[in-house]
Amino acid sequence: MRLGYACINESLKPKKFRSIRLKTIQTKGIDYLKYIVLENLEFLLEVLEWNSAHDIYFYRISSDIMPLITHPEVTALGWQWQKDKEVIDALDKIRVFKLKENMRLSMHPDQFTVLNSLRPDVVKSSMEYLVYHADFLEAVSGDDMILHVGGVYGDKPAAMMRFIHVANSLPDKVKTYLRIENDDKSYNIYELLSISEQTGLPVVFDFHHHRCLVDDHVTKDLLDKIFSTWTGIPKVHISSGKRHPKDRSHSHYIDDDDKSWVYMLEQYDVDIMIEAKGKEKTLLKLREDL
DNA sequence: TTTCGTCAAGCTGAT
DNA sequence: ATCAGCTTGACGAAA
Repeated sequence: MRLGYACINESLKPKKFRSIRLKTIQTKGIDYLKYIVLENLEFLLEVLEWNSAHDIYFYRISSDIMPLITHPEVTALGWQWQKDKEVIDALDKIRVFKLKENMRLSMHPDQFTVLNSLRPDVVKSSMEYLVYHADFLEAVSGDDMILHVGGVYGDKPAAMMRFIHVANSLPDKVKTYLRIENDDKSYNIYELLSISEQTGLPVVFDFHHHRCLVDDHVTKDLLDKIFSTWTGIPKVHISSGKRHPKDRSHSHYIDDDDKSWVYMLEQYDVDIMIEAKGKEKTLLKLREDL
């Protein structure tokens, strides 16, 4: 069982990943974006090395590691990171280290990735964004990317049908990495299992989202069903509410009551992503508490 | 060096 | 109508 955290490493501050504004790329040129990307990849390796030194073998890479990389005005500049020797070399170093350490590397495309949006332009850019994630994961030998279903617009059955249709039409290289997750407002775990049946996409179970939206008892039968959607090692998300258990806003740490989830999972071969404001510090504390 | 308005992007639900 | 929240505050111009 690997415990993981997402994106930000507080211990390495003030060093951090960099982003960039569109205007800056236009002012300073595409080479400046490339410079930021290379810096970020170098720092990613540093984060992974820090993780390994602290026995952490599961990590979510920020989608912003290559900021604005699929923006039309940036792609129009003609730079293809997939074919850039220096970028390939940097990615390759990460891949070699990742494989040597047997790490799990994930990504989580942002909230504006809506495959079943009613706006065709949103669907198109979402698909392009997923291709970027798949290319990146392929380059570093990453494991998966997680997406919410979204796009309800007051008619969930229709939204689910649209999602299934678009998901099934995705390029194979995207499908290889794509996983779907239950959320805290719209799609519960049972709906996710139904979508999984019709798309073949594995389901990531988020315990906190489940509590916010459904709040029934999580049975062994349910976990078995969820994990059977996977061919590889499944993954779940845990987090605690900030002000009360059902608070959708994430707490800094994992509440004592919620540690029971980890014990519940002991009998499975499963990785746990901790979504807490305290990041890697929350992970280290949780591991100590357990 | 610090402050603070702003940053590509969608959608939902609370206020 | 506005805005927090979500995978995540950081960028960068101006003081």
